[in-house]
Amino acid sequence: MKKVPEGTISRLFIYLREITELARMNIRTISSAELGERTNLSDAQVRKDLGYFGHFGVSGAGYDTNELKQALEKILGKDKTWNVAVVGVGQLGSALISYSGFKKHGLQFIAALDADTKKVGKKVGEITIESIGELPKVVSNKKITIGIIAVPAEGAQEVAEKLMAAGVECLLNFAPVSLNVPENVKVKDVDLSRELETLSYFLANKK
Amino acid sequence: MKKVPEGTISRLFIYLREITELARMNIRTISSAELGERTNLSDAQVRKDLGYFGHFGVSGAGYDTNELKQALEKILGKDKTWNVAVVGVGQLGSALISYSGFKKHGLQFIAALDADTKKVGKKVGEITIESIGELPKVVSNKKITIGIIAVPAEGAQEVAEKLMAAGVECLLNFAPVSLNVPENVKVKDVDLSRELETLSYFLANKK
DNA sequence: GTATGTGAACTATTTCACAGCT
DNA sequence: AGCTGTGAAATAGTTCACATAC
Repeated sequence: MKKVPEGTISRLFIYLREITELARMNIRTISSAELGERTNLSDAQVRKDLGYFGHFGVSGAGYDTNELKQALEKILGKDKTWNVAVVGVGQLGSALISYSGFKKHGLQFIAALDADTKKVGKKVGEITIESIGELPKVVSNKKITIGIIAVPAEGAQEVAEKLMAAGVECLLNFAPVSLNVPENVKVKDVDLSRELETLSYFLANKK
Repeated sequence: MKKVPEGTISRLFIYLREITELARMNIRTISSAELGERTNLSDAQVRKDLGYFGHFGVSGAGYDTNELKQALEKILGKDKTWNVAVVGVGQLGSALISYSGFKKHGLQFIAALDADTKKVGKKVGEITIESIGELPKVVSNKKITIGIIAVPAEGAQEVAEKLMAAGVECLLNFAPVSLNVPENVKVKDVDLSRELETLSYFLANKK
């Protein structure tokens, strides 16, 4: 079994989104070419990505939407749910907690922590904000497996270490710093400023 | 002049962040190895990235932090400012507008638009929300060059088309859909659900 | 006939390694 | 002696193209 590129995983979610829509519309089968068309990807890319995980298609006919949907959900862990804690309940942290887009994806935001004692005890949506000192207890009691870091850059590494010490092995980091983490911990960086700045580079350097 | 990889641009912003910090701390020079250490990148990567844009280092000594800072700012268009409009003022749109991280980066959020007439006229931070019908006028009057799409998936393509018709060539897309755009338009996708879901794949598949 | 699955070819990106500058 | 800048080697990822299956 060869290594699956990171991009493949990301694209599988795109395929799943599209396939789910197709299944909902009662479209029974789809070819890699059509699926690629709808997702702005090549037919070869679609087949190669799926090929990492098995043989889901039928030669001459394409893919059965319902079968592929189920297969992808299985592969991507959609049959499970994960408990998420957000650390740092500022503008961004609050927005993430309230953002409805996550709820349908098996990701449950069940804890929010902040260092600011003025915020502790207040509610964001359904969740009561807890003190960051409670982190170890919260992580173990609420069986948190994913931590979202939404604190300023200066505090990010420390928060990451607290989360890891408490046993969290998956981090989504919104702080604009490179976190130092051991091999077994998976970090995804989302640097919104950098995304925007990349566009400003494009503007500054076009033609 | 050869093509510069996308990743290089993104990393230049990381180097700039670090170099700015170093300059602030009155550290005068730094080697590619040290800079790599601080950013979790290899020394070769640092040199190769910088090498796309010129010769900034001194053999045997490394890079002068102030010189490199200025050079990077120039390359990355930090000497210019760009006007940004946010379309869709929900949780996410509001958070982006209020998020202070952007202000210092030459990116000015100066317009917010929404289709919901109940929101029109209300304020988010300093900005008054305008109707999406006003988009062409707003883009030209306020010289908008970057559009942020923070509407639900169903409306994203339409919003993109309105922005492009008004002359906007840079889009930051938060909607979970693949936008169809012509060659001359630059789109950056930020799919927060997908980032989180990728972590759930990791959890579901780790040993 | 049509569309998959997959090695082989190609392209992009990263790492190596060292000649050459200070 | 120390560290850059950069071709060359290695690795990763995408596209091609076709034998094979239905």
